Amino acid sequence: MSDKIYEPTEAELEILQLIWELQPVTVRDIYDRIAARKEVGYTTVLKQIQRLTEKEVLIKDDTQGAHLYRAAVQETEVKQQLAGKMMQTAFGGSALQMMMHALGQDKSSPGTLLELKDWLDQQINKEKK
Amino acid sequence: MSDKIYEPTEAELEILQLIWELQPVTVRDIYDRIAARKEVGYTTVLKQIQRLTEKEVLIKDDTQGAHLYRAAVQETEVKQQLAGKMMQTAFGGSALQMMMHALGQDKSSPGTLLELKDWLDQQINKEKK
DNA sequence: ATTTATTTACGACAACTGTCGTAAAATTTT
DNA sequence: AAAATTTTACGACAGTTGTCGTAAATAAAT
Repeated sequence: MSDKIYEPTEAELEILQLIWELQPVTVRDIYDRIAARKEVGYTTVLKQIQRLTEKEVLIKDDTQGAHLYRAAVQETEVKQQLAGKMMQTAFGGSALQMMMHALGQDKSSPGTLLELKDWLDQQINKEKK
Repeated sequence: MSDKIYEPTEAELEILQLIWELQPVTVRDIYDRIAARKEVGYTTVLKQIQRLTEKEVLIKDDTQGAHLYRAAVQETEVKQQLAGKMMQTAFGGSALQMMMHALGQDKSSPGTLLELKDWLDQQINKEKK
């Protein structure tokens, strides 16, 4: 991993999130969790993981019995990439626009708004210092 | 347009944004603007537009000379879908998480933060009322 | 050691994307 | 009207994705 940052598809992200959470992990582990929430074949997940490894998004350790996988990319980096890219391409670089559209869906719970406000206030203070 | 909301790819979104902005519009109009910022063939854009029409994302008016296109989907709807989906799939439904990652990239300008804060304060007040 | 079960490797497929080329149709210029 | 230009329609192609099936390799159970 290194130069160009990777943008996972939705299915890949589902796997990646589990790997970030559980690594190092076997295909079986991932499969079980995914199969718990949707119908999918074992080899489908396996293949996805193999391709991710091929792309060097994952690293395989096959020195032991069942192969173990872990992420070669940082969760934060990938997610910043995803959110940043969307902010740019869909919202002209405006965080506010992205925000309004994201929240515009459900009438965002008051909690959500306060949480956001708290974080923002904190950031703003930090800057001011 | 109909029941399931459409999620454009990046290339499609580029076209869609221009259409939302300029509609009704010809292929030539779209092509010129896109070609101004990147190398691409006229028929590539045309094909993309035709597929979008096929998918009923665009509506074609061919009663006159050069065909005119306009959007069959709402800008707000599509963007809410995009932002909402990402918030769900990548950030566990947390607007704050998405925000932090989106901003985490560049050290967000103070202006951005204040803009966000203002909007939030307003929202929060609105709720309180 | 055999048999049984699990895990891997491969290959295949259809759908979708981004990209064009070519040719037919329509429009605009001479 | 002829010629030149532009616009459309089609089809093609390679790359990616999501999905499996089958078979070979490994590991586990008996």
